[in-house]
Amino acid sequence: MQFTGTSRAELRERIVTAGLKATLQRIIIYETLFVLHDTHPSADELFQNLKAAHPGISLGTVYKTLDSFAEVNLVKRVLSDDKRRFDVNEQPHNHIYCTNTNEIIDYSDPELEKLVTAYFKGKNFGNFNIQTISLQITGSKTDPKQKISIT
Amino acid sequence: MQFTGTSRAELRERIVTAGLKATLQRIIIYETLFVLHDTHPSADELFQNLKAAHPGISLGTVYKTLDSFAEVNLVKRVLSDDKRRFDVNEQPHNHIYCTNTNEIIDYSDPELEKLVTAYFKGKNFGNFNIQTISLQITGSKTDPKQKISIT
DNA sequence: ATCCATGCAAATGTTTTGCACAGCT
DNA sequence: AGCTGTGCAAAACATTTGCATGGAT
Repeated sequence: MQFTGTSRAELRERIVTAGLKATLQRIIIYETLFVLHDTHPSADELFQNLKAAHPGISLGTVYKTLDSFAEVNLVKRVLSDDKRRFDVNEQPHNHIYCTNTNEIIDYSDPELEKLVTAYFKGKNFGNFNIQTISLQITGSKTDPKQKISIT
Repeated sequence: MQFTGTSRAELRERIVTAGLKATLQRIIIYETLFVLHDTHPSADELFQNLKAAHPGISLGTVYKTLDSFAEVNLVKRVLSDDKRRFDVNEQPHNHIYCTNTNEIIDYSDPELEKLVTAYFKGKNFGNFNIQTISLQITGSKTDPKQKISIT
């Protein structure tokens, strides 16, 4: 699989900027995470996806790398009801959970964003420091093959 | 530990109504889930909590029971970034995640509820069937011992 | 009496760890 | 050169399964 979205040089840069050593393994893992972005992969799913093209990288390294990345906020842990899942850390977005297929689908909605942010402006959370607010919409597809589109 | 909130007869009733056999184990597990309600326990945490008073109940049974309960919607799986957590299934509510202490704290807000529901009334999700919408607020306590209160 | 739930232990799946070696800075 | 990351394999942890027995209806 050839990745065309963000160059490896760019990824290396981000890793270094985050304060980590930019090893080839880390670059590949980060790259794969972008490729699988909308899949919200677990460590093993990520591993399965790279091992064909990069037989050198071990599952243990994937685990360790994802931990390191999470530590410096290069990636985010995705809340889930089965195993640990990860995602590249970009702007806040919402998740749609399908109880039928177990998918986690991204859902961005700037208007909703604004609405919620405005609402919480007036609230006082003591000295709890809010980092992100996101919605989770749980439901089910009537047809597992169906694509979800919001209009 | 003596549970005073909801009687065992009441719990038995709910289990039967849900279509399951009301065994003593199931009643105790359900009861303990109410007691630990604000803890959002994992199967093992639940087990650790009952085993002193009920040495007969095995961890395997706790797992199986939670699965059965989830199947018939007596309990809900809680989204989490470590192991599988459960909660009694009551009215929808929101969760606050503390990245510092790993706590999951309930947060109910009828006004917010109304706001969000109204917003989604106007949206079209194809034939995806929305069951619940809830917010997750991620952030951190400055002091781990601090109690969170929203005003 | 029937059928399903339980307990136990083994099997499977997931994540972490230790350590010798390799590769980044 | 120094330090940290990697690979491998073992360990620890989490969850599921199979099967003989017990208990609910």
